[in-house]
Amino acid sequence: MDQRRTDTREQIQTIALELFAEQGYDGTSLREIAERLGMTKAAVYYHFKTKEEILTSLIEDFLDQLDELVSWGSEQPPSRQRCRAVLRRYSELLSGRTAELARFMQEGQSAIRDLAVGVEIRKRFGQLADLLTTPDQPLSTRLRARIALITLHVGTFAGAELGGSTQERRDASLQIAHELME
Amino acid sequence: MDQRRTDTREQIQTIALELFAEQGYDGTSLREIAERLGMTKAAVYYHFKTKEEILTSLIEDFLDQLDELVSWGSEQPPSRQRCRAVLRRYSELLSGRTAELARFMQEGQSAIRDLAVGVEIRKRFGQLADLLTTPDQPLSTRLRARIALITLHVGTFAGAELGGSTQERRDASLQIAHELME
DNA sequence: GTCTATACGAGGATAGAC
DNA sequence: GTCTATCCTCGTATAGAC
Repeated sequence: MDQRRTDTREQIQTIALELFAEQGYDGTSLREIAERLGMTKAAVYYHFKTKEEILTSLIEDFLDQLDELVSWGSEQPPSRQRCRAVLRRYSELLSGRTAELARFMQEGQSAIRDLAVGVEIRKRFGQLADLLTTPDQPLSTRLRARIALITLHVGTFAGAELGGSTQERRDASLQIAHELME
Repeated sequence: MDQRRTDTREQIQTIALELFAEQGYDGTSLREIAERLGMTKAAVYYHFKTKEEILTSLIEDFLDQLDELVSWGSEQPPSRQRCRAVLRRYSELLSGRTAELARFMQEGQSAIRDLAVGVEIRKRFGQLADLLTTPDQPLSTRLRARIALITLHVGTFAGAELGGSTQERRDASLQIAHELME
């Protein structure tokens, strides 16, 4: 069974995400990643051409989930129901298996900014925001849509010092996001 | 007149802020900063002990302005007027001479996160949010205060693709921030 | 007091041996 | 598929010219 290749690749991704989330992308060295797995730097380079490719491979997972949500939303007729559903689903996406990744992306925007995958993320984020409104809305409404999405980020990642459980903060931010779009 | 020492120091700060904002903190090397000023790396090291000290010196400027706003707000009695005034003043602060710095800090959170000055920024941000509410408000209200502040960031920095002038976006985000606290 | 010259270890990256 | 040897650039540090 040739399962090793995939195993090693996935192990690298797992450790890398962990370290990126802890120390940031630039703050994490390839040697750290390699040593945690008992390999050398060069061994890591067999599985990924560059350090950036490790990051990109991680983000693509999140991108796929975003794509799914955007295309689901596009099939629904514009309505208040769709708006609420997209917000709820995005909130769930942020707290699912890509939670750690989403948190890291929030803090490490500058590391992602100039990557091809960063451009894609921003594009999807804009599409998602557009699903919250009907077309040709004024600036303030479109701004509101973006803030509603960011509200979900804040509730999930940045509110730890506010007390309450993670679930309570998530629910509260979803509620605020809904109100923003009413 | 011994004005040179200060001049050089300030020149380094100016160029550094420019490059940090363009390429991020980790993406900017000391050689780039030095070369733009026609100096060597080592010359920069005469004026700043470390690269981090350059960053810290820049952020302290922003921190001072935050301090001023927080202490002004603390002297006002809690009221809807104070809430509105703090939001408006923070909006003005973000678009003033520290605009570029504020933008960079937004994107480069991971570079600042573990610095002493980063802890201070977060502390002031929390104090500012607390000025928007009266004490002992429920979680959702305190969350709303933080989102109101972030709304001003979004309007100032992240809305370029929405069209409209910078001023229009700023005004719209201030309006949304006010509504969030009503 | 200000800067040049130079060196060190660690980082990402590559070529090629096994 | 894994690793050695090597390269360049990075932040940092120090010695010493002016």
